[in-house]
Amino acid sequence: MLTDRRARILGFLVDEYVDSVQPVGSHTLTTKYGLQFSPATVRNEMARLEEGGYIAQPHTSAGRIPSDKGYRYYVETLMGDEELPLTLQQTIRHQFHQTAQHLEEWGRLAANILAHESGNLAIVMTPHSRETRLRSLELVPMHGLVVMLITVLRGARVRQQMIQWESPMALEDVATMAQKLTLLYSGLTATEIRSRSTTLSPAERIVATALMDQMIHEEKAHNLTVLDGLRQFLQQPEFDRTEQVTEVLTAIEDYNLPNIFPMANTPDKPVTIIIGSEHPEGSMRRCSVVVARYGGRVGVEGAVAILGPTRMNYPRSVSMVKYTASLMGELLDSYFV
Amino acid sequence: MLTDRRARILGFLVDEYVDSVQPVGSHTLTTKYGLQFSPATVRNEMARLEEGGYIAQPHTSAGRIPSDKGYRYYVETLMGDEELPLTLQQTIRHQFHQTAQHLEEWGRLAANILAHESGNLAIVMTPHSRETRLRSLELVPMHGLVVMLITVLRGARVRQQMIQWESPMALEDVATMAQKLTLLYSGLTATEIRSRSTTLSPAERIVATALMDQMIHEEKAHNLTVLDGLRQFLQQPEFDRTEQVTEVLTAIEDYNLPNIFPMANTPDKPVTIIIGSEHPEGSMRRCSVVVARYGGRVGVEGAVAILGPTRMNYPRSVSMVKYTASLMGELLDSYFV
DNA sequence: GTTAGCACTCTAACGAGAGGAGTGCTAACT
DNA sequence: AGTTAGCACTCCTCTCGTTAGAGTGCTAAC
Repeated sequence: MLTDRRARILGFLVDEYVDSVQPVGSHTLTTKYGLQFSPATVRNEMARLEEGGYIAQPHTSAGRIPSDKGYRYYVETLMGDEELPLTLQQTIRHQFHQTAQHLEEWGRLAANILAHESGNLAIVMTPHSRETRLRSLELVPMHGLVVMLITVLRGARVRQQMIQWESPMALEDVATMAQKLTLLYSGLTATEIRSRSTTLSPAERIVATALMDQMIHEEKAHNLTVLDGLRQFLQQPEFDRTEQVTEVLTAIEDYNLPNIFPMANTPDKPVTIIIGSEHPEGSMRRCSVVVARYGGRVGVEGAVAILGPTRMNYPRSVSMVKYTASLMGELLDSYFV
Repeated sequence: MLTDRRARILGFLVDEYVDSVQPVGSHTLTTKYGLQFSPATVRNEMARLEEGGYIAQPHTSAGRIPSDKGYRYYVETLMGDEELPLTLQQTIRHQFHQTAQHLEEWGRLAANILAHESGNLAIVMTPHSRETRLRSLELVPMHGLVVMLITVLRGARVRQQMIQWESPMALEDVATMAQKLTLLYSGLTATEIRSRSTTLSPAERIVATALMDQMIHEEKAHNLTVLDGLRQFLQQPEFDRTEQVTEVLTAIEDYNLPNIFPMANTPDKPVTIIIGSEHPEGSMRRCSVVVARYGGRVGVEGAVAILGPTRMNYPRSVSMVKYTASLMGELLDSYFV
């Protein structure tokens, strides 16, 4: 599609722009990257690249910056597969194994690592089952008529809820009720529980109702998303006007982050990249997202993503996201098989 | 301390500045607030106020803006106790009762309400016991040797954790072990559990170790803080330079938010206000915090706060924070007694 | 004690001009 | 044909001076 030389120039231009965040001129390109031809030749080639829409000029007397199409080409065919440095891999792996049991913290840890190592905004969607099935339930009496209902769902999700009896109950009765209902409903979804409306005592009915309520609530809930690195992200030079900051923040809020998720459903590619105007929302036009899913094998899945300006270090982001996702997948498998 | 007239002028000046975010001149003050004396008189008074450090002048030919000391005076002696509009009170109360059972969501709800109604950044510290005592534990077998340990602590905190047997165990044995350990350790703290090192089987020891680990982890953990309203907060006119945005964001991150908490331990006053340079951190000098604790009666406590520019609507913030805190206290009491 | 009048100060906004970076085009070179 | 030097051109950015306006402090009169 592009001649070899033109592609090389595009590649250098992206590299240089990512580095300097300044429009790149023909002179810089020849001297910094040791090209065998003169600036004039580069200018000719750049004119062609501009015709093709790969690069653009902020104004007449400025250098060129890559367009979204340019980044797309770069990402698709120019950029190599960068491996994360081994030491970094080990550090990350170590940190994960440290907190392996506390799986509520995985998300935070992953987001933290991604944010710090990429310098951008990290988004982690914590593991979420597609199906919401009961595993077991526990009833923990609190005081008076108040009882805590603990709902354990498939996929290691634990939810708590307060309910209230209508009249006092003996402790043993509460315990046996929990056992009975667990036996009755284990493995079922909310709708299945509803349809299996066996004759229940009034107290049991209270629990069952609360249980179904919780499960329906859970089904509607998206993955919980964890963000990290907002500060460094907003410090990026492209956000030096406040309007841009607010635009991006609105975008992040409105983006309804789980939307990124379905976008990453190209099963053949481990990592999906969405660049600037490729986003359905116009307010994201200055940003790119690099996202990878993890899990999925055991019905539990999530995604990790890096959100940065379109001018971001793609090779780096891809390798970070890919590695983190594979690591979380591993961990998930080892706990859920 | 201040003459009556001077105090009134200061009050109007604060009101006007909060409203317009522009330095306030003598002319504006006389016309907008219907003062009986002329701008010249106001200028004299303002000169005195400036001498006293209550107001300041950005530059010679500008109006005055309140200083932190001025705000302090305003907050302490000028500002009345504003009641939240009844309709708003009811809306909020209604929303809380809607999600009363899902107490994981209280924090998010409170933050959301505070942020939206105040236009600033809301900070909510979720309920946290000072003491970490076990209420009960549950063991839910997952697959193979993996078991989920659910730790239920006093104060309605539920934590989950994955542990692994060394050799297979029968389901009933797991259940009875949970009962036994609950009976043994219920009501104790981590250190008390350690000292009560009764002879345990190897499998029981695994559980006990994980349990103590979790509880110690929990003791060290701060309250979980929930933020909301960052976007609108950053849209405030005082943050139109990016450096200010990053300064504030750093401040928020570094502030180690639970630090606000101990500051609010003046038991006589329901609401604590920290204005600009009164913060121990210099990076917070542009911001004020209005904070109120809630709970505390049953050993579980938290705090809600509004963080805004020093020029914020204090009466409004105080009433918002006070009402939210009292509401959460009520709910807490009704569930924990 | 209050106020009108006035000179003074400082900022924000605007425009002109200089400097500079980078381009596209043309003509010459290999 | 592809490459390159030279050059005119464009447009941005920075600086400087000017102006208009807002608000003040001071003084003298009420």
